[in-house]
Amino acid sequence: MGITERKEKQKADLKQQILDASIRLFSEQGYENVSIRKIADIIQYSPTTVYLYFKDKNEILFKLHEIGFQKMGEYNRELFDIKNPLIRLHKLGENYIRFGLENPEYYDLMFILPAPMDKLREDPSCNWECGDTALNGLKAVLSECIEKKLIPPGDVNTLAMAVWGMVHGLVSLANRRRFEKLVPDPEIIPSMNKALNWLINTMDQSSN
Amino acid sequence: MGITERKEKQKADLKQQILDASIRLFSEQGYENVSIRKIADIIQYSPTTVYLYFKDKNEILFKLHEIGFQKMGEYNRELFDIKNPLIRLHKLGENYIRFGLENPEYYDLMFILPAPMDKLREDPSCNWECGDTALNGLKAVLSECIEKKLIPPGDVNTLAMAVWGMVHGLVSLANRRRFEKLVPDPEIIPSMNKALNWLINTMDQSSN
DNA sequence: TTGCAAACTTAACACTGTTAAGTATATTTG
DNA sequence: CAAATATACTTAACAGTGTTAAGTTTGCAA
Repeated sequence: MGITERKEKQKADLKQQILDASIRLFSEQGYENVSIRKIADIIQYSPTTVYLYFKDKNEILFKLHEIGFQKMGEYNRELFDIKNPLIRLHKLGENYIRFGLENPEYYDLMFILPAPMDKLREDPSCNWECGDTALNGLKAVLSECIEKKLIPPGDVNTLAMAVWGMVHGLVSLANRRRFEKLVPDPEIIPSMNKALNWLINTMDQSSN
Repeated sequence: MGITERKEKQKADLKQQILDASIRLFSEQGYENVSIRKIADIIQYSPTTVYLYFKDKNEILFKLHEIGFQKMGEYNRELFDIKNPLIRLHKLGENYIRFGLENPEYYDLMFILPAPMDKLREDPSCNWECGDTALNGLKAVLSECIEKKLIPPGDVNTLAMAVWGMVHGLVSLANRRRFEKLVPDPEIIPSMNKALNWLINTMDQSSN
């Protein structure tokens, strides 16, 4: 069955071409410039062809949002070397903020825009793997902090929501320009890191 | 000049009618259903007439976002009676979360969507009064907490960003369904309030 | 009555996601 | 080998979006 095999490869190829075009549009021109027609232009097919490979635009955006999680993962590569989990938690927060500010488009897709979650809600059986992995990583670090008595004991889920909530709040308010008229421009990023420092210090058992 | 006066009243009237129609569409059908053509349908004028009263759609959305801040203000009416500033801070956070969950559309406009800030950026001289007032309220409560030694001393701006960051993070992650696949549905709101409780308790000087 | 200005509309541009229906090509079946 | 079918793709259209240039109607002043 060499023929059908080659055909399937070609089909997969075109699917990948569509994704590549989407990523290119997305990275170069931002979220609102990813349109089916522009993708079609790049791959040199008619717009409707895209629908033979992806159910709708949300499905494409979902794939892009997964790529975003991969990209974020790369920010935390060197983190496993750090022994002290509280310092690891701090670095994790710093990296989250840095990733969010450096990749606002991917950040939007991952944590702000409804599109990828809409796709996920279409079949309720499947869960949000990327998000689950990321949150579990955070929970693991927090558990280790509690275990080693670096922070006061408490419900890990609550702690995780609090920490994630704060860094996400900072990044999304910054990216959506809600600090711009309140905090002088060059102070926004340092202020965000100060807020994170404050959180870590406040949790730090040894500082009491 | 009774005639020109009446005319100006009529003009102001139509401007208000446009806003009323926008609020209605916005409240009843959500953000993405506020379109110039639908507004025109309601006020029974052609779509282009809207442009004689508002420069563009952003200008309308900016007005709506201000109404949102008014609505949020109403949530905090009874707050001034509370003497203990730390309890007031806690209630402020609870109200913020409640407002955000109960009015997701207004919340979007106020803190998530770029549109109102784009409008603001058009003339850089004017500042974000609504946001400024709200943030100053938070800072005042925090200052009072420090003054009365209810929380450890620290930079008020940093504290304000941290607190606002966390509650905004929680609300926006919840509204954009980022908790849905990670936290069982009926536990989302309690978990958010637990996270807020944790923050307040961690700050609370007396609990150490 | 003419002239002008204000208020409003028509028609269009350039887009968007999406779908029904049609076509051409290649493969399978009788 | 010819006819039927399945695959891959396209055309044309629907229903909508924000926005603008140009044209029309209305009412008031000179």
